[in-house]
Amino acid sequence: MIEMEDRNKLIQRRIEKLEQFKSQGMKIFRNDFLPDSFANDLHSEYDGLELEKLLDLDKTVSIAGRVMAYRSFGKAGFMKVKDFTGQIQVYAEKNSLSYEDFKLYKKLDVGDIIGVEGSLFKTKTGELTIKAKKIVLLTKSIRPLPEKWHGLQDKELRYRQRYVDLIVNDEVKETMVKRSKIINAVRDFMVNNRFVEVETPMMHKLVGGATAKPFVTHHNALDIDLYLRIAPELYLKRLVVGGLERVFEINRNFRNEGMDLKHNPEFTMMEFYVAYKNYRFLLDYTEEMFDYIFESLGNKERKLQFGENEIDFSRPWKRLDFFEGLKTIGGLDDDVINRDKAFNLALELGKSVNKNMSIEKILAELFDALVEPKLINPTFVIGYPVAISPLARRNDENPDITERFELFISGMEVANGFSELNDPFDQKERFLKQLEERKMGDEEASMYDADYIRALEYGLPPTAGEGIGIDRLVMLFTNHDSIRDVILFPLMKDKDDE
RNA sequence: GGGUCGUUAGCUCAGUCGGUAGAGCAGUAGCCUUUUAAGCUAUUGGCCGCAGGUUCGAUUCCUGCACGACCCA
Repeated sequence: MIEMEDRNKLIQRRIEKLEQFKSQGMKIFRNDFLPDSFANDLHSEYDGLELEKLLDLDKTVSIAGRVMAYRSFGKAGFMKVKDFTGQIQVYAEKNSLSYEDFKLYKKLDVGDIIGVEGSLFKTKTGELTIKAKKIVLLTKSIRPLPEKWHGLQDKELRYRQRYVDLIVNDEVKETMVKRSKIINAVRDFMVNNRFVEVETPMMHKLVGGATAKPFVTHHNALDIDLYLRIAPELYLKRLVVGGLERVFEINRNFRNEGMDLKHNPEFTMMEFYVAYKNYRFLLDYTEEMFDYIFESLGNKERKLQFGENEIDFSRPWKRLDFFEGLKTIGGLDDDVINRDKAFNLALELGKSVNKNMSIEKILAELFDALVEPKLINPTFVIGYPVAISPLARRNDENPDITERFELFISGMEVANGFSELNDPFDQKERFLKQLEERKMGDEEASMYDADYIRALEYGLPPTAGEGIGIDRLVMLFTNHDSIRDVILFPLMKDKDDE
């Protein structure tokens, strides 16, 4: 401990200041200062007033926040104080403060959290400023903040110590506020359409509802292994069986997979189910939902700048058949279904395919490599094969494909939905097929869920369901190409750190 | 999992064709009552990511490891 203090003189200096305050009888870490105003509210209320009118008002206000800038010259000086709404300037001069308060002011550091009471005025340059009559130290910050101009650049530190990132990089807070607004808009839209928000288990006894490897945990009292859910799908559809004919859930899913720009092991999904509708309804409904989000964010253009692309969300969005896409965009020949040919091409593209894989799964790999990156403007891909859609209803005209779609924007899968498979006999067969694939070594195949089959046997009404990746949605609306920039605390490996 | 690059002061970054390091900001001391990255003067601060190897000598070259960024699977 002492060694560490020796090592960092800056922290040591600040601790000494704190000790000094304490020995002078000053209250430390006090919580009895109650501000009556917020920084940005003062700006919106008084920025428009002339200096003279401000002085006539003689308005006394109190604010609290963190010292973000400190400019002192002898017997006076300025500080920028930041609260959750924004910043406001404070002017401190010797003649307007008590001896003790001025002494305190001279000892303040950038990063300290203070309370200020004073009157409003404007400086020479017209900036609204509080002339301090009283300054109170609320919390002493003993660690120095990053540099005022460049802020915190190191991405690793920004993710690991998000609290520091938030203090110095305003953009982070803006992104997270926008994230909150987007989620609120989505929730609003669902509730307005008479959906009920529910919460289903995060800990599952069986893996299902998606194609992914799960995290495993253990319940001690029951002595059973449990899986963190990879999707809520099978529970939500049980609810539709039970008569909750419009349900949705906004919550975390967990997938035990690699991490990259677009994947974090825990991520947020909005999943919803609506009875007596089919996938065609979902296409329109999704477009409407985006409209609603744009509306809530005050975006009238229905366009987003994302990296180098300007994405146009004008309706209707493009519909693209899976097999057509492979041919027209992926450049494959008409005999695309030729298994050996597809397999070799996938190998050439460096995809990790193996001989046990179904042709459909290989085609999905090819689609992923050749088509998806080219889908910039919102595109619904429809007509996915049955073999890679174990929970989707078959198409009436062509039983090899499903009434399923995925939504791609800027090459990212943003949503996945379909008419739900409600035939318990077909579902049973598909589960068995998944079991086979699992036995062949596919760790992503789902498990046989007998209770879900039982639920279907009671009768699931014709239903449409969809999942929307919230993190990716936020990425689009905030122009971030890394999922880590829209998640407050992305998963990071441990690092030796005293 | 593979490849490329990175890791130097609290922060942002230089640098050393191998001889144990430098700037700006922050800090400290001083001057300064309207500043806006305030200014001026002086000044403190470093296991140069970790572990090996080569060498008289490594922060620098080599190998391995850790963590991260980006690209690919």
